[in-house]
Amino acid sequence: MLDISELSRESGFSPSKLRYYEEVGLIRSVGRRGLKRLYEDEVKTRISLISLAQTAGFSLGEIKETIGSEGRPELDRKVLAARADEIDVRIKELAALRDGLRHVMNCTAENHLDCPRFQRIIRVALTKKQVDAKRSKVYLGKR
Amino acid sequence: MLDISELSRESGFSPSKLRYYEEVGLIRSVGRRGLKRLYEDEVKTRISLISLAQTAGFSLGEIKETIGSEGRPELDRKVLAARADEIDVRIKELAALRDGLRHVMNCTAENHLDCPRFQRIIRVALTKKQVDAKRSKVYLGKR
DNA sequence: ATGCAACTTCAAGTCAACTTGACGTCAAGA
DNA sequence: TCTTGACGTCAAGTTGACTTGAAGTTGCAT
Repeated sequence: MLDISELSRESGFSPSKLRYYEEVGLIRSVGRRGLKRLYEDEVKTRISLISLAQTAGFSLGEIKETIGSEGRPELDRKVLAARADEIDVRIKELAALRDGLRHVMNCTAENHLDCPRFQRIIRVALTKKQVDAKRSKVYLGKR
Repeated sequence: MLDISELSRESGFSPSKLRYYEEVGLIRSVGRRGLKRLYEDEVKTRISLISLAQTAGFSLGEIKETIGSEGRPELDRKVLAARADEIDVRIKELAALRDGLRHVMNCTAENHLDCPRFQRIIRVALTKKQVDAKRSKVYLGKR
């Protein structure tokens, strides 16, 4: 059992952030000592997971949908599989971006955006997205 | 030469977003036809790059620092190298998260957060971050 | 028993990244 | 020529993810 400052220290999350996550249902405290929240150790893993999912570009809402908001996460295999696939796509995009940057570092072309090798690297990463964008009539790309 | 609606259609970015990016100096128009902006074809590659960098988790400010705001991007090899390294780290985190999700899908443990295999996967991804968090006295992890 | 640092709630503030709205302008087709 | 619709500017609004501040409460060391 941890109080909020211990959890904060061990997780690197500010107390206000922890309270906020609890408010939106991403974590929960299991009781109070007086007014003060008490957290189970388990919540640390949960916080790590949230942190990781955020760097993967998921919103708190998506994270909640994926790992559940209750004590025991109810997991929907389909959702998990879909998230894993999304991450795979993102990894490919990131790899392309990284390769593009590394290429530009060593490329002697005057204007790097004109370098065909660079453009190819970028284009490959975006192929799927472009297709999606075209498919939605105009630019209805909501975000 | 493209006007804003053509660029919008081809890039999947809303006109307001394009104007906003121009305002903050991420892209530029090369002139006007009447009042209307005209863009060079080159800007499409630039937009793709911006889009990619955003999914990699970089802010518009960081992107501007990295690829430059002027017509010809002035690139600092050190910055580029640093970004590429950051992306490598992020890719590792994402891979761990994906593996974690895929494991949970097939894991029969009652509570998945308690599954040691899952915890190990998550922990590995966060090792560096944790260390950083501890190093900064309290949770001064600004974000 | 008392003091006080560390907690609590709740409302409001902040920041990035855009979007929306009001209102004005222009170019091109009927 | 005149209308119309796609553009323009500028200020204000929105959303997500928190942080900050004010004002109150409480466990615990003295």
